[in-house]
Amino acid sequence: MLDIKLIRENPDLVRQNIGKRGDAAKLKMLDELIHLDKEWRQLLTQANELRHKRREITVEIAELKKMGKDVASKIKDAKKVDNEILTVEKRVNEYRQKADTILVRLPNLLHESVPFGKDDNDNVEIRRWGKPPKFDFEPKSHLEILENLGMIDAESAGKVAGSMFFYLKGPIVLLDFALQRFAINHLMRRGFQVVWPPLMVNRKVYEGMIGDPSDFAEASYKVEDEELYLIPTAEYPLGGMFIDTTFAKDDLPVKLCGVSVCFRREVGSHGKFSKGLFRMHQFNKVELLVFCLPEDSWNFHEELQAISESLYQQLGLHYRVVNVCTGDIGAKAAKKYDTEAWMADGKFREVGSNSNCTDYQARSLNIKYREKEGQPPKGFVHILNNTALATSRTMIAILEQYQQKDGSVIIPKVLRPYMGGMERLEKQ
RNA sequence: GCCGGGAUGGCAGAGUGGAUAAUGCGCAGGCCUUGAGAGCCUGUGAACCCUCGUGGUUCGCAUGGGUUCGAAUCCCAUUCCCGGCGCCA
Repeated sequence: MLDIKLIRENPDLVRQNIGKRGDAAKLKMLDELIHLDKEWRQLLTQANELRHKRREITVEIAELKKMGKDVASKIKDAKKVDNEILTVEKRVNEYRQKADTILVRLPNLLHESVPFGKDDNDNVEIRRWGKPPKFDFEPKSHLEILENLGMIDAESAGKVAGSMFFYLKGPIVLLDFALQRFAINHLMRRGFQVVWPPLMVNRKVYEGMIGDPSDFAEASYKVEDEELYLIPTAEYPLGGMFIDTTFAKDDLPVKLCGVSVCFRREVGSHGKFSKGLFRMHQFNKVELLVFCLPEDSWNFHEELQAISESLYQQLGLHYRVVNVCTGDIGAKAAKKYDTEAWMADGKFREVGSNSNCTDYQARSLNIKYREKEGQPPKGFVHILNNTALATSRTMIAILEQYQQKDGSVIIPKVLRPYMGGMERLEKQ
């Protein structure tokens, strides 16, 4: 969430920044928040004054009792004030609650380098790597390729769990694990600690990580009878790992590489591109999370991007990077790069995204740092997250870019050591 | 799941029904010193208010309720940690 103090002291700056997102409702919410917060402060002052009065009476009672005098009338006074306090405090809480509900729904402040735009059409391409493969035949979609290889079974999965679930069979499963292992190896060399996190998180973590709840409100599966949610990304449990933590400055940055299955309901995704492995209810992902000092986060954002791209380059995949525009960027990000891989229909599609969420999540999760041992916390850390490698979408790119006329698929060289030297996916 | 013990500031740790959360360590500033250290002095949780000051008020002892004129202290529930038992891949 945003800093309420910043909103109080600098409402115009916040209003102007949120305005860039082109969401009139949010601006209205901001104005309402400012109003509610002001009311809250007035009521709080009123409540504090009443409590002060109440304390004075208590002290008087203690003194009278010591002298052995009658306190009945004073107790009556106290009760009267108690009632007033109750009334005022009820309103204090109401206003605070209303204000907080809005506060958590306001998006993060955008970095000045985020391009202005309405939707993903306005995202700005900032670079392109590699070349599209040349085929002397009509290239197929990954779904066709996998079907022809006998490595996917959507029909049975439909019967067993529903649409957007799949059985993957044979060497494609090895390819999935090879991608994970390849990414982990690379990232460990870059100083990331590999983490296998809980696949469920509680409500506190979920809400702290999510940013605007309306963004993801329907995104996650809830476990029945428990306040637990299946994670849509390892980002959640990795962030929650340090809830209510104050880091020593010297312990930063903390660089984590989470490996997990991710679960997504994808309720709002009708009409969006959702063929085959592109949109699934469960998939594997290697995710990076960095906790760092505020002054370092923009450097890390570029570093994370370079790491992602290095992985795709080693895999020999043609891709481009876009700077996600103000209308398409999520609530919690101050800036976001999407990496999009070339696919057989000639389009670039998102395979990963890299966000600097600055202090937005850290404030909700109460993750701070201190300059020196013994000192109080200096401020909130910055948190960044980056898809190092989502295996499902990366596999789409591999299948579609490396497909051969005979229906087989060449396995990128860097993955072969993790697949027992296998060079091709072939019909068995 | 059962039984027992516990949770107090950056840390350690006292307080077990009556104002200000003792004390120590750490940290910050000052005095002293050529400098550092030692020593001494002052400060060191959060929020809000105003006339913005060496100003005022409230909250804060895991969380949420309750008892009481008054709760860190008593009662209930919950969470987490430690130990023991049970169950288990």
